[in-house]
Amino acid sequence: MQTALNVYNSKSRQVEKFEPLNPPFVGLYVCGPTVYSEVHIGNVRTFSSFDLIYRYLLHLGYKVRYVRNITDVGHLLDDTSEDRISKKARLENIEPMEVVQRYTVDFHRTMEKFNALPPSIEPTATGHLIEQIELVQTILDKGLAYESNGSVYFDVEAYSKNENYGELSGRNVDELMANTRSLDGQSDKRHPADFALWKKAEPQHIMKWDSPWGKGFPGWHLECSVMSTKYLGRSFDIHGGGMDLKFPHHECEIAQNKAGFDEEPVKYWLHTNMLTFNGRKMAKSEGTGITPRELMEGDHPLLSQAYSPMTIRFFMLQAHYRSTLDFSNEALQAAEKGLKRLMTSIQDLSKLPTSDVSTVQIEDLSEKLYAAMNDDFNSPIAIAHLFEAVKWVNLIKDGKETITPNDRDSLATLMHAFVFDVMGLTDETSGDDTEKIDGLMEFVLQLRQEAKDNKNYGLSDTIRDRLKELGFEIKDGKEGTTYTMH
RNA sequence: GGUCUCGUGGCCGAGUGGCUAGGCAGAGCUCUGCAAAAGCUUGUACAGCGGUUCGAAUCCGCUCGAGACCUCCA
Repeated sequence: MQTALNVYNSKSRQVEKFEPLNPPFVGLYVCGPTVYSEVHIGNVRTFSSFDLIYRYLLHLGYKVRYVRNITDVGHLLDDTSEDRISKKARLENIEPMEVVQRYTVDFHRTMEKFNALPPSIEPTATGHLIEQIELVQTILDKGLAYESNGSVYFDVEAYSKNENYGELSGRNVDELMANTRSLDGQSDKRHPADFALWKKAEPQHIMKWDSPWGKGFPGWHLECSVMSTKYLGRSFDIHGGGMDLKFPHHECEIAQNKAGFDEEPVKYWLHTNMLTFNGRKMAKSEGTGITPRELMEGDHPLLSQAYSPMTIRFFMLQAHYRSTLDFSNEALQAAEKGLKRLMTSIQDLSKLPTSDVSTVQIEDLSEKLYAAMNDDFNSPIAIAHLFEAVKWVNLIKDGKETITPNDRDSLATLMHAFVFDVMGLTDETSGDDTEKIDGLMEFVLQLRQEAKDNKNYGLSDTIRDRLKELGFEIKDGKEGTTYTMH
């Protein structure tokens, strides 16, 4: 490796050299979805970003344990005391676990389409209630939480005597504490800044469990503290999630961990940025965000066509994970064409003519690619360099540059590693029958060549047109005719 | 109102105190039976106004504009 990996740590707000706590092992925890509705494309971006990060860490040779939770309880709605999953279950008159199952499966299917690697462990909140209750008790025992009317709240004021609540999100505790905005009515909390560790369940509440404080359910932040600790240890390398989770979710997690386990839980905090659509924010509330399904089916008033998962993934990779990214029909079309060019070039690699000398510098390219990815996973720069390689391939094809057999192999290895392994792109045009189709096409193209040689252009054009209708595009080049599949 | 991020050429989107991002679209040329593809060349870009500097799109300040979060029993 020419350069070392550097990552931007949201907590220090600086780029830092990445040094795992226990190399070659890396612990990576990412906040997963709350499974109460179809994922929207913003969620997909977050998980695709972490997929890139996961893949690159693997590519560098790290032994990564990637934990991504499924939130299936405890995430309350804005304006009511109702759990998101409970509400959905009540509305559709089904079991909460049916809601969870339906949208978990949907989530998995969707991420699979986007070629995201599954995490090493995918724990659920409901599967870790005992551990959560234990942590609540521990924090209570330390005097950093209090019971109130069947619920347990984290005591931010007490915690702040020795710790800095707000260190992650840059918030000032005094200001938070001073915020005495009226809580429209009764609150069991001593202080507005306090947050729930355990919530008392009302009699009609469907999802509830026994606890030392009566029937209830865990607070939303608790599961991540518990599950990250259980599977990655009290202190681990990377914790990630969407920007919107920074506060309060991640801030609360840190506080819970420090209160319960007396250790700094996370070395590097990574946050991915949001998605906008036509310059306007993608509404997270139900129904207003655009879903992967709508994109893949082109089923949206603002889309002129369907876009394949790889086009969408490639489009996302062309922006840095910490920048907001604007979705638009036009931008997606551009990505589709760019991706096609990239894939065509990779198909051409193996057929490239070789010679005694190389006029292209594979080593240079390799260094640039690693440098880009080592700079906080800068995929857009890496892609820009990949297009340099595309240009080379085309020039070599035209005989304007040359390459040795060894260099050709190196280039192929490099391109495959970055495009397929690291970026996680797949060639959607090639299937298992590629070889058979290759032979078939060779034969058909030979017949067409004979027609051309006999100046029977009517026939040769008919062949070309028909093939195009079938999804095979013909290109007459100097060195003969080639084709691409769509 | 508070905290933070951002404002780059037709669109998307990188980046750095002085040197080409890249993709797509547009124009011209080469190749070609035609087409497609590919290659080459090309465009007024860095919100506005000041300041620092030999030099700033890149640093500082202000203005305008956009976005995220602000514990509301998340």
